[in-house]
Amino acid sequence: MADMAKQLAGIPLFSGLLQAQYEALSRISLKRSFLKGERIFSEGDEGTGFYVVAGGRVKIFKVSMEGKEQILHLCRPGETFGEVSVFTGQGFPADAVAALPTTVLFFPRAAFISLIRQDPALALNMMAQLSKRLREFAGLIEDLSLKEVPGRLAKYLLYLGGLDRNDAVALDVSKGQLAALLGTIPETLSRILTKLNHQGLIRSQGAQIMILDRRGLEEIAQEGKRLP
Amino acid sequence: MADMAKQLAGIPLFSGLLQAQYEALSRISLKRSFLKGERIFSEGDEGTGFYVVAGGRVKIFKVSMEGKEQILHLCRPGETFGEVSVFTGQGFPADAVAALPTTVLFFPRAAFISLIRQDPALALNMMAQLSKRLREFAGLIEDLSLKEVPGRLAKYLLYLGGLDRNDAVALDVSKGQLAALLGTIPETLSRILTKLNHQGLIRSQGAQIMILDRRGLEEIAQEGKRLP
DNA sequence: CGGAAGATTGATCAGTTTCAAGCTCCGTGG
DNA sequence: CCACGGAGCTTGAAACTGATCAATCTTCCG
Repeated sequence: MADMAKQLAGIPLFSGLLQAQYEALSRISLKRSFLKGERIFSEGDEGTGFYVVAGGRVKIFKVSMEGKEQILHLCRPGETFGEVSVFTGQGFPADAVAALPTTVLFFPRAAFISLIRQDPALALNMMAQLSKRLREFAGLIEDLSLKEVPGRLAKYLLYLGGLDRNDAVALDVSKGQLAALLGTIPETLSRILTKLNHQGLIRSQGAQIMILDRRGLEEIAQEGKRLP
Repeated sequence: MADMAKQLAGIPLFSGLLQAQYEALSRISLKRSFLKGERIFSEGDEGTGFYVVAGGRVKIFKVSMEGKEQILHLCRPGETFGEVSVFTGQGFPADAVAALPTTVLFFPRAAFISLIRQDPALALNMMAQLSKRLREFAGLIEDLSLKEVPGRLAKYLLYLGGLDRNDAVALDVSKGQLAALLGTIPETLSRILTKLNHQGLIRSQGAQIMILDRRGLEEIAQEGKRLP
């Protein structure tokens, strides 16, 4: 149980809590594992609780009838998902699938809410979590509505490169999934990568991409202008 | 002060609190008024607190460099905005402008957070508020990415008509603003309204729109959306 | 080695935006 | 009271972005 508490303390949602809280969280949580590609929940399913990613990756997404997919978020270890239906009491707003072999902690709704009632710090952490996601979504809406695909891709590449101020970045998702993340399709993504290569802004080889002209990418990312 | 408490109790965020809480909220809040078109805050401004709309309407939006506008949300009386930066400590994620002559209540960050610490009910209400907004944003992302403009318009008309199960709806925003809400431009919106008219699905005259074929609109609205 | 999934490329197409012009409504001032 | 002027809305033609369809190529495992 001590191990569990230690593990929980490393999760942003649970940072800075009292020891007793970690023990309570351990008691109510349920560990579940999923194979790559396995579905965790579907849009509309009753939300009986929420999840924290312990290991692996979880894809939160919407799908159209034609099969096109828009990824809302890729959850990495330490991130939460499914919280929305805990607090609104409606079904899950989107689909969740394990994008890799994944382990999650499940927290049943009622038990978790009673913990929140007991600990304002947990409540504040959760609000920070929700707010962060809200900010991300606002950014995604902005990108989808006000930027073109090259702008979104440039922004993503700069984001990857900015993590460690490195100009040699490695895509951490397949190109098909990257397309779904950027709100486009693989064909279009491929063409735009080719174009950026041809313009000398990047040099890509499979999942390895070298950023050659950061300034140029920033211009595309900020202005969303068309490429010549 | 009793009046104020009564007013606060009618706001979802503040429902079901103790009398003492209403008095505390009254003490820390600040009433501010804005003319139509007046700016309340800009993206990136330091968030020193959040707002509740008392009267009027507040437009939360993003603008592109070319001037195109995407409305994230139109806040009506009782709704909150600017909460995100209270809990993440960064600047406001979008712009806020009074879309009508507007009165708001401002709640300073630190004082409000200390109230949250004292009252789990307030915390839970706030989480419900944030979750509701998150769900709306997820829907907007889905619409922008997976639906075409006619689908988004049809959905909006059905939403308006569904409020009171009425087939005679009145647009509550200008067509230019509706375009910005749907992620398009006035010209495109105008063309699509004309097309829906011509197809006999609606009969529009200025801001007055009669829904003639609910079924037909539903089909268009769900196009691109996976059937549940 | 073979085969399937993923990725690229080409040709075409549909939906949306852009640019431009004209129209309607409405408040204001002569 | 009418005329003017401007903002908002509509309409048309052309340009453009991204999607679709189809074919190939690559990668990567079993």
